[in-house]
Formats: sequence, structure tokens, C-alpha cells
Amino acid sequence: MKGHQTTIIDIAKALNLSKSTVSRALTGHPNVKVKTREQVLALATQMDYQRNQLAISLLTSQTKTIGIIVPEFLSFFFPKVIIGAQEVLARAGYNVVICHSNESYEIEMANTRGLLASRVDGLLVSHTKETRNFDHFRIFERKGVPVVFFNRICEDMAVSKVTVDDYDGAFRAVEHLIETGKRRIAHLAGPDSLQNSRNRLNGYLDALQKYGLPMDPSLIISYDLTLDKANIYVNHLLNLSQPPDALFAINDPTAIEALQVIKARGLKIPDDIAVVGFSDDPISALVEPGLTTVAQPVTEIGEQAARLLLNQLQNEDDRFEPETVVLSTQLIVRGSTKR
Amino acid sequence: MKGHQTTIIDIAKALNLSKSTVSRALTGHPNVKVKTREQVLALATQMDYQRNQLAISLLTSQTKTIGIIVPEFLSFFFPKVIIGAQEVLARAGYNVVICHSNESYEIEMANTRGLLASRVDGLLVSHTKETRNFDHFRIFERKGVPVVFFNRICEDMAVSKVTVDDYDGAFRAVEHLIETGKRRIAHLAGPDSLQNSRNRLNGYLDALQKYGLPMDPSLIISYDLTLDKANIYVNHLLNLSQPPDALFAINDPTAIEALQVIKARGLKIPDDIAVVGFSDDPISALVEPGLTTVAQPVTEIGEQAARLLLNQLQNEDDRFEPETVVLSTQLIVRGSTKR
DNA sequence: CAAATTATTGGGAATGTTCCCAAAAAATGA
DNA sequence: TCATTTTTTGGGAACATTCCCAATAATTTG
Repeated sequence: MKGHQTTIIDIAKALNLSKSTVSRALTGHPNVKVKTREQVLALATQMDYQRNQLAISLLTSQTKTIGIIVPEFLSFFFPKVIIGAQEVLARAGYNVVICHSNESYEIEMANTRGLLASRVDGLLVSHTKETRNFDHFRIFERKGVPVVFFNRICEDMAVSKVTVDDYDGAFRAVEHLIETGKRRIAHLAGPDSLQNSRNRLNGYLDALQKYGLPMDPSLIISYDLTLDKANIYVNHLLNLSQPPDALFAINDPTAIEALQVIKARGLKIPDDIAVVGFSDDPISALVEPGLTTVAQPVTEIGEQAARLLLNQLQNEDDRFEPETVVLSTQLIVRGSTKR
Repeated sequence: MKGHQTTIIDIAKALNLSKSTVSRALTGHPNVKVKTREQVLALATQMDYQRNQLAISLLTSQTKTIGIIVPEFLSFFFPKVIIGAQEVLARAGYNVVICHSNESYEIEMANTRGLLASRVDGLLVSHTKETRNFDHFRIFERKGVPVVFFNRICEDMAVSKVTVDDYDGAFRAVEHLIETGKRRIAHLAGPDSLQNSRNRLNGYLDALQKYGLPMDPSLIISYDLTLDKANIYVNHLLNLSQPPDALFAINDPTAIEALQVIKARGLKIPDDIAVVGFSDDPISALVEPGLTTVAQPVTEIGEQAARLLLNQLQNEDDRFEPETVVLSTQLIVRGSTKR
């Protein structure tokens, strides 16, 4: 009993059949006598039989499993992307293995090795902020395992990608600040290693330029997305001899941290300083004042990424052309920029 | 190239060796000539060799993989539990497959079938609110695959469990409300199918009794944890001819929803009505007023559950005794109950 | 009722790896 | 140098399943 799982051979022996017949009965193959099938099915249930997916995957060399690697899942963003992807993949008969790289390049590499070893049929990935070398992802390409990047993408790889229009979202956010009369707009940016944080920075810069506002380097701070650092940088900005009158933050957690710092100093939001975030985390509607932010279609990012992967999985025979999907964002105006 | 992964046999042929020798070289077995090992290792890297975990698992009948089933992961709770568990399991050389039952009994059963088929070595689970029949978990027991319940536990199964002291947390929360002078305390409870929501209800009832307050059935509402319903029920409570002067909510999202409803009606918190939640979600410190809540050691729940599972996995030989770990909670007092 | 057809069943290969045991090669000792 | 020991290598079996092809049983047809 211990350590032994029921196999088709156990069932075959018990019913005096061959494993082939049992296999056919279990998989619903037509060439089995109705009575035989019923006997097999009944005994299978009774013996707690569960097919061994390892053996099947080994034989068919497909696991019907997709790996997903995300850098974190404490904020609501990645869980929601995962739910979207999982929904689409489950409908297509795929399971999902989620890996959490925890923003560590080392762990991310270990994750890819593990997924490769367990022979996932495809990979959805949003890389860590430390990742500058993408060789561990190229191995998948070389082995013919489709990869789709989402949210944080690698420009150099010819694979499918899903992002939002970060440039445009940032541009419109800053434009909105300018329209409410703000002139010294700071940007608490993400690390330069992330393509989306570079795009948001460019959107910010171009908006300033369009309205003829000077770009002040002391108002632009790139940071590594750890919230205690955000706290330090916001304080630093507020301590400047000429402090900003608005802050565009790389994401909502950063913006919310900024709100706390600003409120603790007794400054008025948005009069003394306005704040804009990025993502529209559910929490952003609940803080006081409500956070103006650039909303992303989060679930849709996951769904689209899954669909691109399935496309590639399905027509593997003829030449595959990678696609890039860019979803649009929407500016949500709340109390942090407007009374 | 396409569809074919490098195997030890490919390497063996290329070097004119047997697969046995290549296997030994790759696994670090001592009985291999140093030069041979070097050649094998070099060629393996060059050919992008990745061991086939499916074949190994099939042979050794252990996958070094643990399944985790959670009912949701949009709130911060389950992701954080998962991170705690994953940390401990990764150190012991185990991978993790996360399944999201989405509060659906059907999906939960499908999840267990999938995990059984892919031969996970163990299971960590927090069941759905719909789950009343636990037979799909008993199959694991019968097959000798260890199961550990956390957060939402099944009392009837003789397996290891990790919870917090829900009764005590609820009792102290209600006691706190009474001490601030509240007399008509409502309880927005969770579904009766969840053991922790029953325990919290009992804590609430006993606290009322201890202080000689009457139990008013119209102030106790069990609901299914979908937030739009919370909205309806809070409004209902406030519309009573004798509305409550305090509300103890089953969890923080519910309490925060209540805060919104109460504020929208122009009532003063905590003077007109005080609110207490359960969990100390990060968001609870950020809303206005801050939410008084019962904090749980979330990461530790995951860590402990993982440790109990590893215990069982390691001494499978001699008689195993299931353990139940009950972690303690802490009342965090904020503006929603005290000025 | 025999022959032909169809329905059902069985046997074996293949998937990629490890591990045991035997065989071969190299090293050691007298 | 030859026997003995030690090191290194090779050849299966085993894991659970599917799928192809052949074999057998059942059914139909003339």
C-alpha cells in the first residue's frame, strides 16, 4: 500500500486484461467492449486510480503545463495578471506553474532551470529589475519552447510581448498635472533596467518639453522600488530649496508612500503638492485623498499574454511571427490632483 | 532540432560513452575519470542539456514538488502565506505548484485531481467556502501523500493544521469595542462552512456574554465574502430602527467596505459607529480613519505549514502524529475605534 | 455453415533516467 | 611480468503510459 500508486497494470491484472485494453477503456478509445469499459472504470474509481501524468508527459513530450515567472506578488498587479492568464490557459487544457523570482536574478535563473527540467510547454515571464542578461530565456527559444514577455519585456528578443503604452500613460499623467497649473513636476522613476520605467520617463520628459517646461535633473530620481527608499527620496525632494509642486510616481505603492510622507509633514494635497501614480491599485481609490493614477487593464495583460502563447503553441509547424500587443491606459483623476 | 531535447544518450553517442557513464558524470557520482567528467560537462553545457525531471520523477516516484491550493489570491493574505511556505520548501529542495480554486468546489476538485496526476509529494491547502465534502482530500491521505491545512481547516481529518486563534482574536476585538463604550455591536460574519468564521462568531458571542450584553440576532449577518454583498448588508444594518454603534467584520476588506458605506452616509467614525476588521491587511493602515484590526502572523502561517509538511515527508517510516499549530493574534488599535 | 468482415484484445516498443551488476581497463604489488 | 586489486565503463531492468500492429473473438453475409 505504502509508496505504491495504483497503475493500469494493477487494474489489468485484477480483471485479467492487458494494460492496452485498460488504457483504451480509461482514455475513452472507441474500440473497447462497453461491458469491459464499465468494469475498468468501476475498478479504477474503487482503487483510487489516478493517471500518472509523468509517464504520459514523458511519452508524448508535452506536459500541458505553462510556467509563469513573476518578480513579486505582494502588490495586486501580478496576482491579477496570473488570474487572467490562468483563466485562458485552463480553458485550453493547460496547467500553470507559478514561480516567484522575488526580484532576484539568481532565483530567476534557478526558476528557468527548474521549468526547463520539468519540461513546461511554454513560458510567460516578467523579469526582475536585476535582469540585464537574458541568456537563460534564450535557451527556451533554442529548444523551441515559446516564451511571451509581459509588463517587463526584453527588447532584444524576437518573441511575443504584451505591454501597456507606458509612454502615453506617463505623458498624459504629466500633461494633466501641467493643466492643473503645476510647474515643478518631480518624477520618482523606476530602475533604468526596466523598459517600462524608461518609457514612462520618456513620456514625462516629452510632456515637459511640449509645454515648454524646463527639465530639472534634481527632480528626477531613479530608484529600486523598495518602499523604504521611496520614503527617503520623497523627503529629499521636499527638502530641496525649491521643492516640487507635483510628483509623478512610477507606480501606486510609491505614490501612496509619498502621500503618507507629504501628509505627515502637514502639506496640503493637491495644493502644495499634487501626486500621480501608475496602475490604479484597488487601494488607490481608498486612500485620502484618492490617488490620481494611470489605470492599466491588468487582467487583460494576462489574458493576452496567454493567448499569444497559445497561438504559438498551436501553429508550431509553419513559420511563426512574434507579435507585440500594446494595451492602452486610462487616466483616473482623483483628489490627489484635483479638488 | 525541433521537438527534440538533448538527452544523456545524445551526449553519450557524441563522446562514444555509455549513458551510464554520462549519467554518473552529470550527477556527480565519484566513479568517473576526471577527464571524462569534464568532457561530459562541457558538452552538456554546449548542447543546452537539461535533465528531464519527468523521467527522474517517474523512476524515483518522487517529484520534489508540493502543491498549494488557495481559494483566492487577490487580497494580500494568500500571496503572503505562499511566499512564506515557498521560502521554507525551496530551502528543502522542493518546488511549488500553486493552484487557485477561486472559491469554487468544482475547481478545487479539479485541482486535486491534477496534483494527484502530476504526483506531488505533498499538499498545502486552504479550502473554498463551498467545500463541505472533503473526500477529494482524503484520497491524498489514502495514497500516503501528506496534507496540511492552513487558515481554513477541516476539523474531521486527522492531518496537520495551522491556524490562528480566531476565537481569542475575535473575543479581544469585541472586548475592545465594549471597553470604548459600545453596546450594540453588529457582526458581519463569514459563511458557516468556514471553521475560522465559526470560531470568530463564538469569540464575538462570548465577549458579549462576559459583559452581560444581550445577543441580538438581527445584528449578526453571515455572508459569502463577496464585497458587493457586504455593501448591501452594511446599509441594511444602518437602516435598522435601532442601528448598531459598532461593527465587527469577518475580515479587513469587509471592514473597509463598511468604512466607505458609513462615510458616504455622513456618519462619524468611531463616534456614531466604530469598526473592527480582521487580518491587518497593509491597506488598513492607509485608509481614513485607520482600521482597528486583529493582526495575524501571515508569513509565519505559510512557514509553519511548510515545516509540518516537511516533518511528515522526512520521517515517513515510523508512525506519524498529526500536529496542530495555533498562532496568536494581536489587536491593532487605530482610528476606526478610538480618537 | 463457411467465409469474410468487424469488433475487441494482447504484445511490444518507446519515452529519459538511475542504479545494480558485470565487464573491461588501468594501476599496483611481488 | 603476471596476478591481484582498484578504477572506470557498459548493459540491462525498471518506472507508467500510449500507440501501432498483429492476433483473436464475435458478428455478418452469401
